Amino acid sequence: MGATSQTATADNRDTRERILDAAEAVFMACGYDGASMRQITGDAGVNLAAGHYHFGSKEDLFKTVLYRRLRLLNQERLRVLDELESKADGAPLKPSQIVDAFFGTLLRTAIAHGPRGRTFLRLIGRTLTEPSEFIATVLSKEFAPVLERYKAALFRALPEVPREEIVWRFHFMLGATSYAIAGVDTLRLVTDWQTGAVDDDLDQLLPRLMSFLLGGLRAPLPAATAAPSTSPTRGNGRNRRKKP
Amino acid sequence: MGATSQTATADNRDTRERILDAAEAVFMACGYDGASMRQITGDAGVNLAAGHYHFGSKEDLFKTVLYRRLRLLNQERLRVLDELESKADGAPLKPSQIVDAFFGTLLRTAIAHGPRGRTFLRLIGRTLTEPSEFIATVLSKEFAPVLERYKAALFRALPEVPREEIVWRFHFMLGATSYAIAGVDTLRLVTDWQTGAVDDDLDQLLPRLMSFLLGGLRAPLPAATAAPSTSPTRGNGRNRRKKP
DNA sequence: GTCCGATTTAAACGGTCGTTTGAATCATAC
DNA sequence: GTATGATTCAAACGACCGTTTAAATCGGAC
Repeated sequence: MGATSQTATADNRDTRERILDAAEAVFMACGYDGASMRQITGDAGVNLAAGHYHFGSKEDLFKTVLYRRLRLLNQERLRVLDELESKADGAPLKPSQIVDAFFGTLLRTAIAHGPRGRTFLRLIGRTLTEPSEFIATVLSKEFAPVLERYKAALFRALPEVPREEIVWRFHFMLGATSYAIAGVDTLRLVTDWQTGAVDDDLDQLLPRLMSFLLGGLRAPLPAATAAPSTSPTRGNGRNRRKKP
Repeated sequence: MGATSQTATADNRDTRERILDAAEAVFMACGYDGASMRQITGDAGVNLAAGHYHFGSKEDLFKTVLYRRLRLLNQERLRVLDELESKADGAPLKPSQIVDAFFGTLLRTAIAHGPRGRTFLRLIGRTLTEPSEFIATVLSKEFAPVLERYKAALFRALPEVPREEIVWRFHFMLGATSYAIAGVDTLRLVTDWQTGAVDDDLDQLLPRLMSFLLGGLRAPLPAATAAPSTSPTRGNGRNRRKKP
């Protein structure tokens, strides 16, 4: 089993990163199942077996691709939130600060990483809708602490809004963002989506997205639904279905 | 080549629909590439070759799965919009009417079709982020006329908002909706997403989603972006306050 | 009954997949 | 120089894929 060594050739890290970069692009374009190790290693200009030598399996390669940037992104997200809360000195943050710390950091980080950052952005958006088991595990492990922190911050920022509602709206915000990134090209084919040029999408996207997200987050609460309140045990005897 | 015949056995439609139902579920769970004809026909309880006999190829089967419900959905969307505009008698519609006609019809139709409607809902949400070529063609052909009609309706409903901005926000709304449906289970694994039980998600989703979408759609415009280059519309400089 | 087109079935085809193997190559330490 | 361990390489393995074939089966029309 390939263990990373200290006496690595200068070409070693190059090969690893070339594979990671190629995998990032191919996974984004074809999805996890649609991508093949042969295409990835071919695009990277390395031998087919090099992929398995450095990463063990296709699954682990995909995990590494996700982790490589996701870890930095979420660390930065936590750092920004820490800084905001430190400055606020105990007072609740403004919702706009929280939303910008989460989604703004996502887009700014991607922009800072150049075209590959954009590729990764779209890969995340795509991946979040693939309910494969091992992918869910990766995302869970990497996202759970961040989401918990941000959820808590939103709860304190909007004490008058039912927590259930905040969770839903966080969900909607995630969807609008992921989809805005992942689905741009798809929908551009659907209609003459008369937005600006492709290249300055990301620059123009952030302010537009922030306005939309904040508008949705602060929208008036929906009229009373069927459920009376945020009662914890609503499903009395109903089953929940599981997949085999 | 298999052409539909007039002297079809009673079992004929059963086989076809059993395959379609199974394909719908498998495509949703595994994605297009991850699904296999063997699993689909196995789940349907029919022979492997029956899938190719009735649908020709995996690609055409997928198209048929999409078309089967999408066509009805978009016809209904157009019908509802026609009815609204007819009643309005030339006056612009309210944004809430348009949003409800598009997204509310989506969710209500899905609910009306039972558990399979929910499966299809999630399949659409997933499919929209798969930029495969032939999928984009399918979606384009089926969505383009509907999107054009609704875009035009929104332009008339919000004459003071730059059209480019409306298009972007329509995009965001689509994302929030698709993702809210497709990604529910994924994100449920990420954190203890303390929403209600799974089964009454759809019932509770509609009012919450509508509030969020309308809040985002009517949010104050973002401050002037860096480059107002491709903005032939009015009021490029300053943001405007929304109307409540 | 026979006939015939529609449907189902079992079996196979060629191809691609992820993965493994074992030898060749390279860089370095001695 | 040789020895050593990390890396690359060509080639193969078995499994699964979408698709096709040709025979078997079915259901009415006559």
